[in-house]
Parts: sequence; structure tokens; C-alpha cells
Amino acid sequence: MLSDVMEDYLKTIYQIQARSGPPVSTSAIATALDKTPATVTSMLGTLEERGLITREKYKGAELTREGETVALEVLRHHRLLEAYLAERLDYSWSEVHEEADALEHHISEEFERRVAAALDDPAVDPHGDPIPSADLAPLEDDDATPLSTREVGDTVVVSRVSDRDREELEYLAEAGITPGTTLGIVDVAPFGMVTVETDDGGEQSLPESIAEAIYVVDADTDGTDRDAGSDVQEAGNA
Amino acid sequence: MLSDVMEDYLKTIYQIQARSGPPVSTSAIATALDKTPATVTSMLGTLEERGLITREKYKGAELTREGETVALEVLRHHRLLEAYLAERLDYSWSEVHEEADALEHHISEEFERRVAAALDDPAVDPHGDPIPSADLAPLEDDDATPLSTREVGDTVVVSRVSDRDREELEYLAEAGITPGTTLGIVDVAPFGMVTVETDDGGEQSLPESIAEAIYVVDADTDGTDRDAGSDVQEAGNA
DNA sequence: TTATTACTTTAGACGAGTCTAAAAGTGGAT
DNA sequence: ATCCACTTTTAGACTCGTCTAAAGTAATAA
Repeated sequence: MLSDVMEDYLKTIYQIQARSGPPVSTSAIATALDKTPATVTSMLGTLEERGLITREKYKGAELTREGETVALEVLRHHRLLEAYLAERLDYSWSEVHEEADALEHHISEEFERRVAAALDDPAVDPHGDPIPSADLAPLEDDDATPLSTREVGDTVVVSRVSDRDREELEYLAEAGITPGTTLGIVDVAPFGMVTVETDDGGEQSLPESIAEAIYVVDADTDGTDRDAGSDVQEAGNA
Repeated sequence: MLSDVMEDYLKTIYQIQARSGPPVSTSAIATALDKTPATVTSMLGTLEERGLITREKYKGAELTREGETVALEVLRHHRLLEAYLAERLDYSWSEVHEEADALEHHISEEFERRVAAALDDPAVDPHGDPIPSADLAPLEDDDATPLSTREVGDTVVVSRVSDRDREELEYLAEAGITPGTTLGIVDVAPFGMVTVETDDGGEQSLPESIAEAIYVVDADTDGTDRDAGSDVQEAGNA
């Protein structure tokens, strides 16, 4: 019913909205989807007519409940696929994103169910991002903050890592920094360069751009409901 | 590079060509893809410009080597997916077709490799259709003929079953007639109704439309290179 | 041979999604 | 309070894949 293209717009708006809150600007969407702003304006018109977003001219867009549900469905497909690819087809966590992007619009409800069942209803994907539940209930807000907002001396656990940039992910995989890793912050240099000590005692210096993509919680926070260690874990339906 | 739509046309032309030989008529393609003949004529023009088919006006189309390679690639994706869904996600052989149709255009080469590896390079899909090899070498001709061409007294083994109609497949699955099943033909009535005896001694009467979709070989033929029993088997690269 | 019938192609239109160029609006700095 | 720089929207065009309606071709039966 909804085209792949529209689903992509809704997913993108959801993700920007989750990070920076509404309203979501035309240019932010354009950048994320690699389209011109004019194209985005045009599509926002369509999405508004369909009742999937609301919009204030020259200000930006916000998902309606219906638009959010579509976005959550797409996100559920994406993250289930990532989890499945990593768990059952030996993909590394840095490789799964593109494949999931290509497939997320094309799987049936039946496929979704079977994949979820095969993995025992995982709660998070390999990047640590939460997988929306089958009923597409809104996701809880997240108490993790970027590593770049923490201070020297903090001990934190990696909650999730943005999966936007393949290179970054490979760099971090190399460095042993994945969801579930405990980090001690040993230095914060000018321009946001952060030096951390990993589980195994090694030290890594991370440029700010990367430190911004690593979301962490305090190490003493009970990790049980957002832990994303080596194994995906069962969903507790919020 | 090639759109999904073009891939679908090429796949369809390949399949009709494999059944009835070239040239493939506009209307046959139109029927198979549920498009108008005018639409097909238009797309055949595009495909010809791209060097994927040759064409004689008012006669029909034929794949070039390049067009055939594309078709084989799509077919490989489709059949690998069918095999994977059946083997690893508990789909029944009657359910896999639609899911594979939706996904076949969207999987990466990497995904193709990993799926093939996970299944140990299967030679046939759950319907008994051969899976093109990774090098996309042309498929051998097939010595199976439709059940409807056989006579009373013949003992045959089901080689493959056309996967065009979901209802038919469920009917046959119910009747225990799948690739690998041995059948004895006990009666052929007017209008092509065929009565067969299955492995387990039961008798089934099949209308001609279904008997045409069941491809069989003589039971004494060595089944080793086209057997399609419960397990998929390794490819021997032709 | 010609007429009928079935099939194919041409002609022209349309919707979706995109673009470029130009006009309009917004908001901060002077 | 005005202006400037930036963002957003509008206007209009283009491609792709599709359709309908009309015209052309082929094959067959009379």
C-alpha cells in the first residue's frame, strides 16, 4: 500500500525525531536520504495528505501515531534482519546494516514472525538498538548518552553504537568496542578526543565523531533491560 | 543497474522459453506478469535496446546470452531463497514461492554466497527445480515430462512440480506427491484425469491441469543427478 | 483471394518520484 | 528596524513503467 520510498521517509523521520525531537527539518531528511530539499518537500506533502505526518510550513514535520507505527514496523524488520544475519548467517555486526536496508521493505509478516521465533524474540539488534515489539508499541526513551558527554574517571557500559557508518563500525569492532563492553574513560583531550580503557586492559583513543556515536550507560546501572552483549536476548514486552 | 521490473521480465521470458522454446510471444509474457500487451511491447523495446533480448516484430522475443545470464541470476536467487526458507525457517514447499519472489531482487551477492554455503550448495529447490550454479552456466535440458504425457502402467518418479499455483501445491502436498515420490499410473480417464498410486499405496485422481504441472522421469532412470527428495543435495557443477 | 479473427504495435496520457531554477520565508546580526 | 544568509517551498520539467484506444499485421477459413 505504502511504497518503499514512503517507508524510507517515515523511518528516517522517526530516527531523526528520536535523536533530536520534533519538528524534523526538510534539510535533515534530505541529507539523511541523499535527496534534494525540493524532493523532500514534495514527499512531505504526500505524507501529510496520507495522515502519516503533520507539518508546519517552513518549520518541519512530525510523525502522527499512524506514521510512527509504520516507522516502527520498518525498524522492526530492519533490526530483526540484522539480528538474524549476524546470528544465523555469520555476518559481523558491521556488515548487517546494508543488507537489512535492502530487505526490510520486502519481507512478509509471516517471514517477520518466523525470523523472530527463530531468534526467540530478540530485544535488541547487534548494534544494541532496541527491536520494536510485534505490536509496534512505541519504544521507551533511552537513558544512554554519547560517550562524548562523559568525563574522565567515569566507568560506563556500551549500550548501543550508531550503525550509520560502516567504516566506524569496523574500526570499533577492531578495537573490541561493541555493545556490552565496559569502558573506563582515562582522558578527554581538546576537540573531544576520548581515550578509554577496554575490558581487556587495552587503551584506545577515539575521535569525537566516533565518541558521539557510542551510547553508554553508567557501569553501575542495572544492565539487565538494555544489555546487548554477545547474545541477543528475549523481549520483555513493555 | 537493471530495475526489478526488467529482471522480472527477463526471468519470465526465460521460463517461458525453457518450456516452449523461443520466440516468446508478447501475450504470453503479458499473461504471466499480469500486464497489458501494450506494456509488454514497450518494455521489450527497452530490453532490446539494452541488448538483453532480440526481437522480430509481431513474432516474439528471445533472450541474448546476456539476458539469459541475468535471468539465471534471478532464478538462482529465487531458488536458493526457496530452499533456505524451507530448510531453515520451516516454510513448507507450498509457501516459499511468494516470499522468494519478493526477496529475489534485493539480496546482495554476499547474501547469496552465505545462503548457498549454509545449505551446502544445493542443486535443486523444494519444488525440484534446478538451482543455477554460481557461475550462471546455462542449465541443462531436462528429461522429465509432464505426468499427463504418460500412460497407464508406467511407474515414474516425480522430478519437479511447477510452483505457479499455491492451491495446487497444497493439494499435492496433502496427497503426498512431492519431488522424489514414486507414482504408478493406474488409470487415465477422458479429459486427462489421471489416477496414480503413491508410495504408500494410496490412490489419487488428478485433473489434467495438475497432471500437466507434475514433471516425472521413468522410475528406472538413475535418479541421482535430478533426485529431489526430502533433502536438498550438493551441486555438481556442469 | 478475401474476409474474419486474433494478436501486436503505435500513439498518447498519466502517476510516482525525482531534479533544477527561481521565489518566498525565517531569523540572527548590525 | 533592516538586511543578509540560509532554508524552504513553488514551478516546471523529466524518466520510468504503466494504461487505454486505435491502427496495423498475420493467419485462417470461406
